[in-house]
Amino acid sequence: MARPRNQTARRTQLVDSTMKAIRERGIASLRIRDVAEVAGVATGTVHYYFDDLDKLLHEVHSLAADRFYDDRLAAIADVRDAREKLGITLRTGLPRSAEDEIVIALYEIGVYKRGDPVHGLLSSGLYDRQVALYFGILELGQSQGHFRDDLEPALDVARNLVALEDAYGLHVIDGNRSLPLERCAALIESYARTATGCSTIRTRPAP
Amino acid sequence: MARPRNQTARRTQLVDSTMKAIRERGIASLRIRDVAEVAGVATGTVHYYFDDLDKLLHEVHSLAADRFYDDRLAAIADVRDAREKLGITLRTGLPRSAEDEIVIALYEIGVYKRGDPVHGLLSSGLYDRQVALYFGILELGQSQGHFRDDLEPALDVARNLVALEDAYGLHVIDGNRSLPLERCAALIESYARTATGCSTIRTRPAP
Amino acid sequence: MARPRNQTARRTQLVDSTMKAIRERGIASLRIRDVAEVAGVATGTVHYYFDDLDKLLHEVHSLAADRFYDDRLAAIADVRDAREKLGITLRTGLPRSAEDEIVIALYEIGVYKRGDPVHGLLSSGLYDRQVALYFGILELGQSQGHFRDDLEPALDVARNLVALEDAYGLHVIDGNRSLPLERCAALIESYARTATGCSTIRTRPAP
Amino acid sequence: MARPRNQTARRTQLVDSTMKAIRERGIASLRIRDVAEVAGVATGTVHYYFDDLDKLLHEVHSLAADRFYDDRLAAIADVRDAREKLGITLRTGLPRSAEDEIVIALYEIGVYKRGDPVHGLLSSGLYDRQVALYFGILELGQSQGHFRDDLEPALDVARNLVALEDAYGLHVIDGNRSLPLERCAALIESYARTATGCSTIRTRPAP
DNA sequence: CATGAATGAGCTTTCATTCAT
DNA sequence: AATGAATGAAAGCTCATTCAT
Repeated sequence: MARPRNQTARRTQLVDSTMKAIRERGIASLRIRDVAEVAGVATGTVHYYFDDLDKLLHEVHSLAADRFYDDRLAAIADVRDAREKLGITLRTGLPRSAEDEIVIALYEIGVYKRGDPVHGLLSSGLYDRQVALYFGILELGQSQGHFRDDLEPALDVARNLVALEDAYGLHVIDGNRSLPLERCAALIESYARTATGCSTIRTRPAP
Repeated sequence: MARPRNQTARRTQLVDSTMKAIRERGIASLRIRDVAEVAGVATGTVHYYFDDLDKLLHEVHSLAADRFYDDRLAAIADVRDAREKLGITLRTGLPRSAEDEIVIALYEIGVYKRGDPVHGLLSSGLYDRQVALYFGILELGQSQGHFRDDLEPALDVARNLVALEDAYGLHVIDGNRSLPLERCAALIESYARTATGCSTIRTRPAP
Repeated sequence: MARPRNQTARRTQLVDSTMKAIRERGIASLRIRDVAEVAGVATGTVHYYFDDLDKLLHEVHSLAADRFYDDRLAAIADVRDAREKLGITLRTGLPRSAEDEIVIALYEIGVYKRGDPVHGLLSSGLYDRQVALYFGILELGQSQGHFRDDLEPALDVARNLVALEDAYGLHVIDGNRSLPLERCAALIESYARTATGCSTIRTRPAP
Repeated sequence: MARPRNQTARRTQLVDSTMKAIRERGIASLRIRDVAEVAGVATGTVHYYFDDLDKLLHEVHSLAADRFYDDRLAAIADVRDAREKLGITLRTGLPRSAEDEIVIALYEIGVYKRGDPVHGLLSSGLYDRQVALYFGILELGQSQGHFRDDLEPALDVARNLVALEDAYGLHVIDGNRSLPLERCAALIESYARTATGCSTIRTRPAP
């Protein structure tokens, strides 16, 4: 064994192609050939970079989780006001659309590999990071005097916000007619206002 | 609707066996043989009652959704006080345990068959019924004077309660260490109190 | 798992077909499809009876070893005179011809699976039985006064006889022009006469 | 014979590496990559020197046979006494140990390529040379008055000696517990003494 | 000379499905 | 009604081989 294989570019290309293929076919009927076709390579090439499908899915899951979380962090990196941080974070927790590859991959792999310890760690790791993200924002908002601290504990609110994101994200992905993206965002914001006692959460930069 | 063969008992047995098999193997690696083995019959027998695996899964999904919802209805049928109705409903929305066959089947089939219109209808149908259930309880509580009506719209609260149930239910099923069943229930109740402005929601009958 | 599968007839048919296929293609290029074609069944049928190729080869090896040894035993069962026993046994130790399926299977599997403990046991088990067979005949011949007991130890002679069989058997199978079956038999008999000091070993019933 | 590319050193290195790889993995699962890894080169390099695996194995077989035979010749080149020549030759006919690369290669390729005319010639060529070697020693011993010539014909004895070597060599390679190297040597010597009527065969130089 | 990324033919294996009994 | 032996399509995986560099 011991092939070096740090040809990061090709590996990333294949991981990206896998996410696209999952979106198109669903993970349940995902075949190596689909990944290869999306990537425009032969099936052998996929195996050349990933010993088997499990290894590939693991890398997809890992990369999708990191990208998703990193994007959320980056979106609020330069924001100071906790109300704005919260508003932005609420938005970045939902899929960008029903075709959001990253979110679809996270959902499908997470459920498809339920019970697998490796994927379990990836899922709970992402969950924990998101709770921590909200928790920090909530405490910041309290310290800034924008959020009340006499309602529910900040950790509970953080957990509930992540839970709402998770559930509504699935509806968005599903294309649920009665829960379009905007409606989902509004519902989560509704909870956020109630739980923080702050009615001026900015969901997007004021014009 | 005049099913050509009316051997309801056998069919139900096979549907039940399928739920058990899904819990044991995960839907991703569910084979007809697994269903047959749990049911104690030959594989041919499964096909005798269900033309193919899709038909079987459809019936499982349908039956699981109905049972889940019917159980929730039944649990509050004789309760008058909206606060108690709400408390009980909150509880019946979570899996009974990490091994709750019905809930596992609902989650796994729901995601595994994501994109399939038939299963989409079953999923959204269950969702809509649950929202309606909460909505009715919330309006009842307002009319009984127990719940405030100047906070979030009842429909929003209803949707959020179902969303929280869905998300935490998945954590319970996953066996997430930091989110045991009781903690999940408490988090949802926490939201319910905030959103109704009612602190006396009974989560179980007073002793 | 736990499928009963003691449909002995089909299994035996497949084992026989495998021996034929090994003779035709050589074990190195043996494919499941070859076995299936010889047996006149689909490839799936082979897998239905044997989980994988290893299991099948193990059964072939086991059955070939048993048949080979049992045939040798049966051939001398009714013979009393050690000289005749020895003569017959010498003959049954060589392949019947260059196309002897059983012997070919024993050689090919034995070498192909060299290093595999399971097959190692089968090979050494057959070897030990054959040594014991010769040993018994030699001691019988000594006790009958036909064989001298002051030459090499009976166990050494027994081992050498089996060794000669093994080596010449391979030449016969190989179709070595300078070592046809009769020549091989004569060479072994030559040693047998020298080692027993008995010149009247009957290689076949007197006419 | 004017080989187009005369990089004999590289070719020999690859042939040696192949023998090592065969010993480690067994010829049945030998891959070009294994050879390359042992040699410390890329797979393409192996193909640069050998058009395909068959060509490589042919060269390995050829070289192993030559080395094996040449070593035996060299070991007795300076010995005059046929008894000592015979004793030494008996020893060099067995593997040096269970890890003897050359002998392992001879056995594995010989059986793996059974039926292939090219390898058949290599095998029978080695066999013939070894018979000739023994035959010469036996006749020399008779002429020197050390060996009797009224027992078995010298050619028969020569063939039997080679046969015993072949068979016991396989047991040594197999690591057969009841037939360690010394025991195998003793068994062959036992036969040699019987067949030559000479009890003073030197198995190793007198101290 | 030498590389190793890329290929794709060819194999094993799985398993829903069929059907004679 | 029920069986389970048999099927064969479909998929993953291996690896000799090619070839641009």
